[in-house]
Amino acid sequence: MISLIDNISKKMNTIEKIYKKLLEIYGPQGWWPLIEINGTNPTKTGSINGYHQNDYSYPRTKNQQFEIILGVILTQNTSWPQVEIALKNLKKNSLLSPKKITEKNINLIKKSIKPAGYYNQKSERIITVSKYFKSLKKTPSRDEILSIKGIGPESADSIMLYAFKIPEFIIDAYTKRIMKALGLISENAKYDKIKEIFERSIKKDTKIYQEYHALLVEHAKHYYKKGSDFKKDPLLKLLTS
DNA sequence: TTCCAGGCAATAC
DNA sequence: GTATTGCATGGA
Repeated sequence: MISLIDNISKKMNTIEKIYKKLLEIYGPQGWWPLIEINGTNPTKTGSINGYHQNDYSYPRTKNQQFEIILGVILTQNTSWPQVEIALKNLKKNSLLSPKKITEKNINLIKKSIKPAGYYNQKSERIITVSKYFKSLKKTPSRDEILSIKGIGPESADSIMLYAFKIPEFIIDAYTKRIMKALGLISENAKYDKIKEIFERSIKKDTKIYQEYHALLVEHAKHYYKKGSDFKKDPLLKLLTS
């Protein structure tokens, strides 16, 4: 006898299956972390506070929205703990608002964000984005922010999804690595192609997109660090069973 | 010491 | 159009 559960699981596509499994393993992630929120999950590596599991109401203020945008730029090819230090420095120097950051000396910005690396490039990018954000009247389109120098596809999608709550699926290095290991994409699959696979497979929903991306990052930190053995990934068994 | 991290733009072919 | 390179810090 085929149970209802079996039927559902057979109909469920691979991308949905992975999402359910990851959520089951790790639970809700509470992204995007904000330094202003009191800590709810002290176990998260590198995080002092700011995660908000099961609460999708953030950002609640313009400054939180701005902080997310700066975090997106600062985390380009950089680990989150370093970004957190940079954000705290910016806050300490009263630079966590678009108005203030465009008024202050670039050297103070560079000094603040130095722990996050690439500080010459990132300071320019932060100033450019701050000027743009300061004069922003309504939610921008993806293409609009993608045209800003220093904002590529991943940063654009991250800003849309976490700062503006628009459902754009984010593809990052971890996501690519996982998808390749599972045999779901080819070696040279391009950003837009991978994004399409996810967006075609799951409900177009901001909360799900936010959660799924965060779960993929968390999962990758367990099984997909460079040089580690992908074959230990429990998702491999999930897909072959 | 060497390698890597929640990319991106410029340049080379 | 696709591949390579520079950007930079701090942790593993």
